[in-house]
Order: sequence, then structure tokens, then C-alpha cells
Amino acid sequence: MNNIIDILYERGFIENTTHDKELSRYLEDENATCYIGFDPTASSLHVGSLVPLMALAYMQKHGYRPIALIGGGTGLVGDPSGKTETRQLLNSEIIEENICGIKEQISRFIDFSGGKAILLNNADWLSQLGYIPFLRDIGQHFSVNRMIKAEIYKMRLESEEGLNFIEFNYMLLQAYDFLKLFNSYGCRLQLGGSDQWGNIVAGIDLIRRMRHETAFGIILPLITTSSGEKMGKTAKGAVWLDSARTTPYEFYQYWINTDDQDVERFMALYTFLPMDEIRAIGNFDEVDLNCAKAVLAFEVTQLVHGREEAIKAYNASANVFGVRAVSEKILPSSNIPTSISALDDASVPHSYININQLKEGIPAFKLFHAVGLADTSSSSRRLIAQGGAYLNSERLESFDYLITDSDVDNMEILLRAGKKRFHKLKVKNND
RNA sequence: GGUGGGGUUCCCGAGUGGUUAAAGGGAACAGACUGUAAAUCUGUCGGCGAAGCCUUCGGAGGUUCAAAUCCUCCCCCCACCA
Repeated sequence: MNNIIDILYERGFIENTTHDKELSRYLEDENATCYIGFDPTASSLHVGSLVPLMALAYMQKHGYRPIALIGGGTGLVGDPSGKTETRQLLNSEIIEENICGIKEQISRFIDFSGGKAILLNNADWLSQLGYIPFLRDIGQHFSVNRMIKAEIYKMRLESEEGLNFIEFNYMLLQAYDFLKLFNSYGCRLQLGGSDQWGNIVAGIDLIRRMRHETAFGIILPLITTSSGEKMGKTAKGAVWLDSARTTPYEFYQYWINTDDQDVERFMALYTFLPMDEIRAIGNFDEVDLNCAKAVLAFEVTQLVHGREEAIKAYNASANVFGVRAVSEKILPSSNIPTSISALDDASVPHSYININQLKEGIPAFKLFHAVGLADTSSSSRRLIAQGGAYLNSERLESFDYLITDSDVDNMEILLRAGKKRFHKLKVKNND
């Protein structure tokens, strides 16, 4: 199976495509070009962008030339697709900053060296558009009657929120992008999330009307967890690819907590491991399944943060949760280390404390709050009162228990909130 | 521009003078059960060294012993009409 479409289907990347037959023919040409747009709404991408990134990476692996298009221009407008409310408009300085961060993240998935891929910013052409020429040349090809029937607009038109004019224009701009990439790079294929369906089709139509040529679209699925949550959303917000926003340890933990039912599916989408190995997951018992989760977490962390950080997170996880050795027969193509150093706790959340501070003693609820295991001292009290706080693996009985130097074990104090949130206090001697 | 309807604690959404830190649901957090899974049950769910006090119902003023609730002005959103 080396047809890219089949591979993408097999791994779960395709929800829908336009005119399959012609698309397959187009992709028989190894020099074919495809593109995906990324919104510079933040200085980092998050887990939700992983599917497009992986799809693009697979395209490149199979020899096609991918274009990563950063929406520096469209970002100034704000895509209403899939949004129930108006997105806040960003100013150009912020967008510039965001673009820098995003570029770097994309280049961990896509190799831009030697013209093997192209990175573009649509601000380069959109910001210079003249309104009247644009209306005449592009606007004339769009029927408002048709546009308002598009699901993305219909939803907003029927909602309380409404839709403003700038958002209504978004479709034309994205269609124009596609036309532009067709003209300049011969790009005939756009991939995008299901919320992009209308925008992609608009681009295809525009290319047909203006150039009398065929272009294609592949719709990527919106990945949800088996409990129906949008991928990458946690109570604390998005799971980011930027280590300053989501540490590699937290990132690793996010993946290791994957629901049983999602492991196989996610492995196919978010790793490059071969499918025959991934299919075996379906027959795993609970122990092996948990190992598979470790492999998933390791592989994705490695992709996003590099091997070194992935190993650190893996070891840190073993350090606080206990060693979970992955046998070689599980996902053998993974380069997850077979030996675990539980001594390596570098990535476990930690902070330092001076021994003198401990001599005076610190009430437990204050310490849990200070260390970030509780948001407020009230919630810290609550946590302890409910029996959810642990000091060196012993449950704390009272919220004002005085933590002192006598609680130091091997130059550190291990604090735990609930079952999964750890913090190590490392004791310093000197003052 | 006109008319009508709205803005409540993380979200949805009750509440129309005191008994209201504000029903109910969701999310979240903790406990039990477990496999760092899911499901289920129970508890918690504004802040404060916890006594009591302080802050919250779009914003600013006002009436009142007492205001999310009444009055005035302002801001924002929605629908219909133009």
C-alpha cells in the first residue's frame, strides 16, 4: 500500500475528499503540491493542530511538496468557521510574534531544507490587496445566496451571536489564497479540518471559474476523545506544543492518560509507527495497553519536544508513578528506551527550598498553595480536609500540619495532590 | 434610526427588596473502586491563618435599615422594522 490516499485513509486522516478519482490521478504525480493553513491566533500551536501537521508530514514523507501557509493576513480578519462567537481581532504586532513561534513548531514536523517544503504567510499578498480590484476580480465569482447556505454561516446566522461583515469575507480570502498558491506553485490540493469544508470548496470553485482548472480538497476529521471531548482540551485549557506553556512532562502525562479506546486510533494519527504493529493494540491486555500508552506518550513527546525531553519525561513518570517497563514485543518500531532510570526525576515538577525555612516549619496548606498544587489557600485547605493531600506518600490528616526539616527524606520532600499531581521540594543546605 | 428582548459566580441557566455566596445542570477537584483508563457512587466547588470578615450578579451613580432584585445615566449583544 503506497498510495498516499490509502495510507491517509488507513491511519484515520481522511473524513472526506472532493472528486476522488481525479484526486488520485493528481497524486500519481510525485511533484504534486498540497497546502494546509495555520492560524496565528496564538504564539504556539496546540494538540489540535497535530492532525494537520502529521497529515502534511505524511505527504512530505511520500515525496510530495507541502506548503504550510500561515494566515498572517487572514488572522487579521478572523475565521468564523466552527466558532460560535466572534473571534477577537488581533493586531499585526501580536500576529507577527505568533508567526515566529508557529514557524518553529511546524519545522519540527516538516523539512523545509532545499525547497522540499515551502512556508508562506498570506499577509504577503493579502495585506496589499486593493479593495475595489478585489471586489471586481474575486467578489464577482461569489454568490451571496450560496454563501449564506454554507453550514458555517448558516450556523452563525441562526445563532444569537450573529455574523459580522468582516467574518463573512473570510471565505473569499481563503479562496483567494488557494487561487494564489495554484497560480504561483501549481498547488491543487488543500487539506483542512471539517470546519474548513466551505472555505476549501470556495477555493476550488474560484480556481475553476477563473482558471478553468480542477483543484482538490481533503477534509481531515475533527478528533475527539471517546468521551466526546475535543482533542487537546483540558480543564486548564489547551495542551500546547510550546514547552513554556505546557511542559514536556505535562505533555507526556496528557498522552499517557489517553482513554483505552483511543490508544489505537491516536497511535495511527500521531505517530509514524507502522500500522501492522498498531493494529496489535486491539488484542492487548490491560498491562500491555498501559505500556502502549507509554509508547504513545513517548513518541508524541519525542516528535514535539525531541528525544532528550521525551526520555526525561518518561523517566520522571517512572520516578513518581513507578517503573513501567515496555517489553520489546510491544510496538517494536518505537525507539522508546527499554531501560528506565527512575532516579532521573528532572522533569517532575519541582522547586527548591532552603533548609532554614523548614526549621521554622510551614503549615501544610500554605506549602501546597505555594507550590502550585492548589490554586488558593482555601482550595488547599479543602484538598487536605478531603484527604487528597499526601506528604512523602502519607496522607495528611490536618490542613495546618507543620511541615518541618524532619519531613525531609533524602534531601527532598514529595508532595502529592490527588492521585496524579506531584511536586518535589528539593532542599538546599546553604543560605 | 425605531420597537422589543437580553448581559448572573468557569460554562449553561434560575432568581425580581431581606431567610441569597445566590436553585438546578455541566465542567472541575477530592474520596471509594481501579490499571496514571472508562463507568459508577459520595463529598467539595468566591476569597481570607477560617472566628468572623471581605468581594461577586455589564459599568457608574441613587433610593432603602437592607439591593442581583427598585430608580437614573452609560456600555455591549440579539430580534424585528427601516
